[in-house]
Amino acid sequence: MSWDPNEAGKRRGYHHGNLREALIEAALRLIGEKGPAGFTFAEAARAAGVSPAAPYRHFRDRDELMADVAQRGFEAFSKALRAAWDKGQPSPRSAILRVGRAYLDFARHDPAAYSAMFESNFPLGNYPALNAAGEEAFGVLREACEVIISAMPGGRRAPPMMVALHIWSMSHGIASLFGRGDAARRPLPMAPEDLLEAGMLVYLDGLSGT
Amino acid sequence: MSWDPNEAGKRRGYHHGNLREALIEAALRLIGEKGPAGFTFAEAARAAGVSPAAPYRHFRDRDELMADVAQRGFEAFSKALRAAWDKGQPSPRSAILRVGRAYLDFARHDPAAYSAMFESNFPLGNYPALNAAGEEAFGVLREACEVIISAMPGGRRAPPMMVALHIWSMSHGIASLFGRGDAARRPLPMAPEDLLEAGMLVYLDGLSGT
DNA sequence: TGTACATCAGTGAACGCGCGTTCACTGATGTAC
DNA sequence: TGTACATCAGTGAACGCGCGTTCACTGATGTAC
Repeated sequence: MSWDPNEAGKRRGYHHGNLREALIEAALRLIGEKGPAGFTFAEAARAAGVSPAAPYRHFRDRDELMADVAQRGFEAFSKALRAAWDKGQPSPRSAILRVGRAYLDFARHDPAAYSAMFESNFPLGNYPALNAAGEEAFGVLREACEVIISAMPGGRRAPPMMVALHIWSMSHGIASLFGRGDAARRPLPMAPEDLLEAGMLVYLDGLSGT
Repeated sequence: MSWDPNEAGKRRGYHHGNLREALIEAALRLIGEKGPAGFTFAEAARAAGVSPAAPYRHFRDRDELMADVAQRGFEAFSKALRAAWDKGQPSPRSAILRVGRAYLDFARHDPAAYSAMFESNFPLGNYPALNAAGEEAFGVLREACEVIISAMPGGRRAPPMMVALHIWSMSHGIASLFGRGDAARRPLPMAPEDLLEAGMLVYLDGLSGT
């Protein structure tokens, strides 16, 4: 008899073989469907086709699973931002705009990871690996800002950290308010990407001008 | 015998008298303590010292209570922003900076309302009054931006709507990432208010310059 | 001013449900010799 | 190559819990006359 009648054909032995990954995938799907609060440990187990006790072999509790999801999210996020930045080619200005688009892209296409990363209210101190992954993602942005600023005509230069925080904040603000696919999205008279690009352009003008 | 032994002295009859308000206050407190997902209908009833069935006299369900909280939040928010704007006195530029500070102030001092307003994933269409309250708050910002833009030296002017969206996004981004009192707050090498002010100044320079 | 009655705003018991977590267990896998 | 055994990764039943929701009910309040 097939172990799981719902998954006919896809036989599975007593051991799942890749339960950890399966739980993470299930969590992502559930968060994507119902928001960061809307998934339970038991539900993830069910989705992975496994008894409710099985997840405890891999995660101490729900939060630990959540943290893992968030951490992987940050890792993918870093990669996406770094690729978009592409070492500032062909120009830092065009590259940072690309980073902005990549930011919103990520939030739109992986809203589950995005909310795990930014909305799950972790005591970050308890999850050093997660914290580090978050720092690294921010690091990509900060490095980009360093390049941008040093490419600007002399005078007094803004601190890169501050500039990175501004860009991050605007991106995150747009992503949270308008950039998600869910029902709560507020309507907007333009594409979020265009809004962000325009905002970054004005901001960069302000940085270099005066 | 006193009705509620926990509230010795504060006698209460069979009727609560002001249960609706009490539930809203309880919800605010609970959301403030444990996040927007961390309060239940039953818990609010308990906090108000009332049987778990009582809230149904005032709200169809948890969401309706939540929506009420969010709506009141937006009303208070509008007021705060409008007061901060103060008709653009003494100058639109200084006034909009004040609005930014008021924005962060609100998020910090009423994190419960703030999360009900921005993080509770309502299908906004179902709550027209809430939606309207939200629009009005945004309206304050948009009007301010109109004044700011029309006070700028000629040339091609940016659309006020867009400018308002940028300012809102940056404010909301900073508030979500750094401006709350909870454990999940990311550390920041400066006060959120100063970060926002600096960002707005750069942005406004970019708007008027070039 | 008194009284009958309608309405309102609560009670408290009950229900079914899904969750988190534990426990002793067992099937599968890998490894030492 | 075969076998004994340790370890691993699951099972499934059980528990206590709090939640949302319903129900018939009842005490309090207000009002018409």
